[in-house]
Amino acid sequence: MGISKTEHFSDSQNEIATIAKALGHPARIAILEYLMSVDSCICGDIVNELPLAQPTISQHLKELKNAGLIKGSIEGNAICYCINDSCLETIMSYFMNMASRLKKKTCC
Amino acid sequence: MGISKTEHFSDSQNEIATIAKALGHPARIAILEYLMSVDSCICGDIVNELPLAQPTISQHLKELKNAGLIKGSIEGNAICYCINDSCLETIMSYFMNMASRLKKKTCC
DNA sequence: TTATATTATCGTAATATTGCAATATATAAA
DNA sequence: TTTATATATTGCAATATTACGATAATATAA
Repeated sequence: MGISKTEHFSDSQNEIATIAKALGHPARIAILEYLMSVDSCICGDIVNELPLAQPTISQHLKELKNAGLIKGSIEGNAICYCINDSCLETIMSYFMNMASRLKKKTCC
Repeated sequence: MGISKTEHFSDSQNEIATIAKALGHPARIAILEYLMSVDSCICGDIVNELPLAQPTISQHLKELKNAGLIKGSIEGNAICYCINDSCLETIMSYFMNMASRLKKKTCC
């Protein structure tokens, strides 16, 4: 990110930015969409589903996890990842609030 | 972004990722929030409002504009920026759709 | 025209991201 | 215990982001 001055911004602003940043890559959007498309939360299949190597997928999963967008639980020798809906709620309600407030404005 | 393979993903996935990426910095969230807080769309005030230098603000505004999140129109010798609500609608409805589909799922 | 004000661009240093091969770790099965 | 399977970590090269000083570009005012 270069030298970012996160300390100059509010916790809320940093939280939203962190979640948005994690969403800011097509591979991670694709991972979320795949996680949504399967009823049971399979993990290794993501590697077969996307055109990226296993270490790269693992790295993207880590970033999604750090942002709180997904959860992982051990299932035998595999790991089952799934979407954390409360995190999705957070960012959704943020933009819903913003969009609803915008309707009352007149702009240039 | 490093060597990103955007060509391997769908237009929709790239579009959402591009918008999310633009939102993925606290300064840009702060800019959007400031643009919302003022009834009339002032521009130069953003520089006074945030703890960043003018070229840095200008760069962030450019990224928000490229992602379609804000619009700019010439107003005398100043430039008036304001939020593009249709772009906000796009990302909001994407997450609303995702969140509503999630409620029907059982997870690990 | 000249001066002032406002925003954009250039150049550059510091740091972050992306992707993958190689390797490590951990659990399950044989 | 050995082997196979699944995921994470390390190390590295290529590229992108962030921030800002200096400067350019543009429009208004004097």
